[in-house]
Amino acid sequence: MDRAPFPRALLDGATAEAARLLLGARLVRGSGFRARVGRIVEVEAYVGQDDLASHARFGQTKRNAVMFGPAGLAYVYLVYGMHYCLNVVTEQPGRPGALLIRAVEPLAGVDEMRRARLEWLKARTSRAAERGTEAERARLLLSGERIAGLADTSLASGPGLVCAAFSIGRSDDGIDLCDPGSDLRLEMPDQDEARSIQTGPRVGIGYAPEPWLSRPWRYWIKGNATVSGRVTSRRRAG
DNA sequence: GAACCGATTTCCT
DNA sequence: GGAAATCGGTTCT
Repeated sequence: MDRAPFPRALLDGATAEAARLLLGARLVRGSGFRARVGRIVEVEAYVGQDDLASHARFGQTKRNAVMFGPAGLAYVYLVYGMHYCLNVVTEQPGRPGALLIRAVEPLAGVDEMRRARLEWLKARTSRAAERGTEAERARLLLSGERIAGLADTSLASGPGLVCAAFSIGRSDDGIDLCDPGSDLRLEMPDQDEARSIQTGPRVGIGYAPEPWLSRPWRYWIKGNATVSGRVTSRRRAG
């Protein structure tokens, strides 16, 4: 049942090219009947220290160190104090590059993904309870009831949601996604799978100056219902 | 639909 | 100290 692992050789070159190759690939968590499998349908490219939207723009730091290493590793970071984001490292060692996984279409293990989304929410809820913010806690509990009714396509339709649905956190930073032995890993798509690709500007990088702000380094599979779209039209002016 | 907002904590220039 | 590669809910048009 396992597919071929995703070859590192498809990732260790130009990030723009790797982005097109990574679209359609499978993201897999775990194995057996509880394995979670999804199809990557949206990514964003961050490449080089001169890319002023990239975490690498200030050079190598403790947080972004994985970006400077070999391709195929996972770069996981926390953003806005609560959401994790998964990136696949690209380029040759020494040259920082990564593809942010923005959306995944669930293919198997959908119930596990729902459970993971709920777990993530519960963790937030208990934290809110500790701090005594009762209103926040009640609101989160209500959100939990909604997860059961979510469409499959909404389970991992955003970078933070991908990590919630696949239980990705700090401990996954630096793991090898090309190693078939990894609990979190990449696999090849079906060979005959159609991949019509569209591009556009990256999301959530309003702090970046031109030309980086407008570079069409966001890639998605055309017409896919899982692609995250909401955020595109509401970014700050710049 | 679009625009605004709060939550929360890590990171760094 | 301030901002951050987000999300989900609310409040408008």
